Amino acid sequence: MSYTTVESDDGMDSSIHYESPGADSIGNGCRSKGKGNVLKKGPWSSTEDGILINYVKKHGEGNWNAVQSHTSLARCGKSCRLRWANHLRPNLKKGAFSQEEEQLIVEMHAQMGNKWARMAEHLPGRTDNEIKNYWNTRIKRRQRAGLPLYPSEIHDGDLQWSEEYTKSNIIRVDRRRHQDFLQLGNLKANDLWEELNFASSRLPGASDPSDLVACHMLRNGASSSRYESYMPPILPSPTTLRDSGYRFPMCSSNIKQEFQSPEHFQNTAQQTNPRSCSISPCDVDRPPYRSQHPFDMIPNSHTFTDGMFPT
DNA sequence: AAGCAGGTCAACCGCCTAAGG
DNA sequence: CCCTTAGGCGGTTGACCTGCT
Repeated sequence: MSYTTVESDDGMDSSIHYESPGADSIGNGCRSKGKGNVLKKGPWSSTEDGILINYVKKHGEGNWNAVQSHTSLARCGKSCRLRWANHLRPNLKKGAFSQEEEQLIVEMHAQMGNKWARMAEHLPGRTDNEIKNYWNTRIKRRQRAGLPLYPSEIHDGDLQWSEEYTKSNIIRVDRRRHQDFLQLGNLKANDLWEELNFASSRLPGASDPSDLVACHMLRNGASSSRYESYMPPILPSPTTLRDSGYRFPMCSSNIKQEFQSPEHFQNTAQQTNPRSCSISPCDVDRPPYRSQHPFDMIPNSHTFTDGMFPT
């Protein structure tokens, strides 16, 4: 689905507003070059697009703040960069994500968290903004449905991604990592065992990280605001990984394999019938335009009766 | 047909980092 | 070092679209 912004080539879109001259160095991070230009905001007109395209053809990408001084474009550098990167640069793919792309996004998100720009590097023609928008709408949908974010199907692939990702030294400790799941990721081995055990007892067949999360929520009270967003786990700290002895906590299949020791695990989780712990059937209403989405409906996924987590 | 709710998407905002002086 | 600047990134917002009642 697509729609076009109502705009006129003279740029006088009714929704467009202008920055005050004195506001160019505060607030939005855009700084004019002191020409007294009033920087325009809001949707871009085709005229502006043309100006920017011509500028890039002439001067190349980068030095975006110079666009103002070299052209009649009254846009800040950031706005130009964003417009170029997300809409004007060549080889951009438009339209719905293919199933392969969707699967790749899910897999990468399982590894990277909200690293949209990094994900975009692996999806030629797609922008971080597109991926982010896609993911956020997907999050909402799945949240409403009470479904886990990561289908079990992706877990095998995750490990490969993990290794590749680690090798390429992409992983960096991010101060803004999701605290909620960092907490889960930082569970000590014993705690993790406990969670697994608890999950096994409460959710026969619980075998993936979503189970763990749900289980953790059950134990700690899902009404906690910490879980309201139900964001996915990201890599725990290397120390935690080393200490706990597991390589990749979000890969359910590997959780079982990596935790080979305790016999009670064998007596519980591994005896269970995998993927058979539906508490209630979930009937997710999906928008027609994503009718083939491979992940929105997960057979035997663990959902609660009302589609939400218990409070 | 009108109103409403939810979905989609473009663009902005604020923060961060690296580079350069 | 410290400051300034440019660019990058993730989160958020708001306009518009679509489907349902």
